Amino acid sequence: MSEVVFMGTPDFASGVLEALVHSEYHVKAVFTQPDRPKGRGNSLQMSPVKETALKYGIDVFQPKKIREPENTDLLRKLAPDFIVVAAFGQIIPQSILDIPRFGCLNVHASLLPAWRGAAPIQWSIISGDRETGITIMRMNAGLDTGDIISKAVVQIHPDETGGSLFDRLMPVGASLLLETMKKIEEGTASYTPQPAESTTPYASMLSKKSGLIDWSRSAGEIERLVRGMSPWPSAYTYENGKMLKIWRAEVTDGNAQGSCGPGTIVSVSKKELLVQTGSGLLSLLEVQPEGKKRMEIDAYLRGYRQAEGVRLG
RNA sequence: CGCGGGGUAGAGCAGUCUGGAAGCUCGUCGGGCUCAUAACCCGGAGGUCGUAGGUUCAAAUCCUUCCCCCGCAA
Repeated sequence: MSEVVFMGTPDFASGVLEALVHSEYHVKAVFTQPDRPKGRGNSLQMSPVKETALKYGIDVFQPKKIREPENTDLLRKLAPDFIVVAAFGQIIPQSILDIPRFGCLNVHASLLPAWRGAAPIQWSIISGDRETGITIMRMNAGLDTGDIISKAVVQIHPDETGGSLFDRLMPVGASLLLETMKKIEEGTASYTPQPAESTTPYASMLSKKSGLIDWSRSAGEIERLVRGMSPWPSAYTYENGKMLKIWRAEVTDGNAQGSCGPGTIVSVSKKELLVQTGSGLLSLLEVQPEGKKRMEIDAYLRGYRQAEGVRLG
């Protein structure tokens, strides 16, 4: 039975770990990011991967920097056959990549070489891709540039959100990983080098600020941003100085009469609120005022009277 | 003790500062108008004002306890 060391941090990685635990492989140890103060009150919170590891009684290591030599020594002692990395959040040095005899595998949530980087799921939605998927690759020193061993394609639905796509990709990644590991052990895996250049921009890490809506963009672009950023970090704008998150929106044909700048509320009825964008109208469907819960637009319009002509942003 | 918003009818809100009959916009139920309607008109039901104490002649409103929801920052 091959032994595996797992490295990862968020929910996506936790799902992959869960699958490994229930497979024929033995997870010998888990590496994850240190506990960080999080949430209201600033209490220390462990990563989803750590929680899963503890649930199954697996040893957990939380080095601040994986590149410290002591970690290489530790991994040499663990002597795993595989190291599996999924959204770990730290660059792994060559000295560690060299350790496992079957190599260091990475589960990446895009069809490489598209969307190298930290947030491939969200960026594929934001950019309007029709399909994405999972790539298993043998890691090298570059960032998501290793040889491709296997891929699985997943269609992106018209109403796909970051969260829903994430939920669908996780099991695909888990099963593709297990299949691929088997092939590697049997010696039937093939390794395809990636082209040097990616086909897309770098899928940079998202922050809260990534969700700020630029109303001068087209209605379609904004609608995709809203979906891609849901449920995190969420798309938002400002209404009268207060944050207004937008959870769902819909592109509506046409533009406002006359000259309304982007971000202007051009039409308000009992159940509809239309905003002028750089190109086209956007109908807000579900929003969340600062300090409140998310609510359907008709509920929002009941309590928060909105006037036409108000400018968002 | 990181900063802040909030818990009032099924929904979303106002009222709280300046204590003195529980309100608005919807929904719902019944009736009317209409060729018709998600439109309009009339009427009704539905709230221990998050919890537990305190102050007061009187508390949604002032003081204290606890519970819950949410945003920011990390």
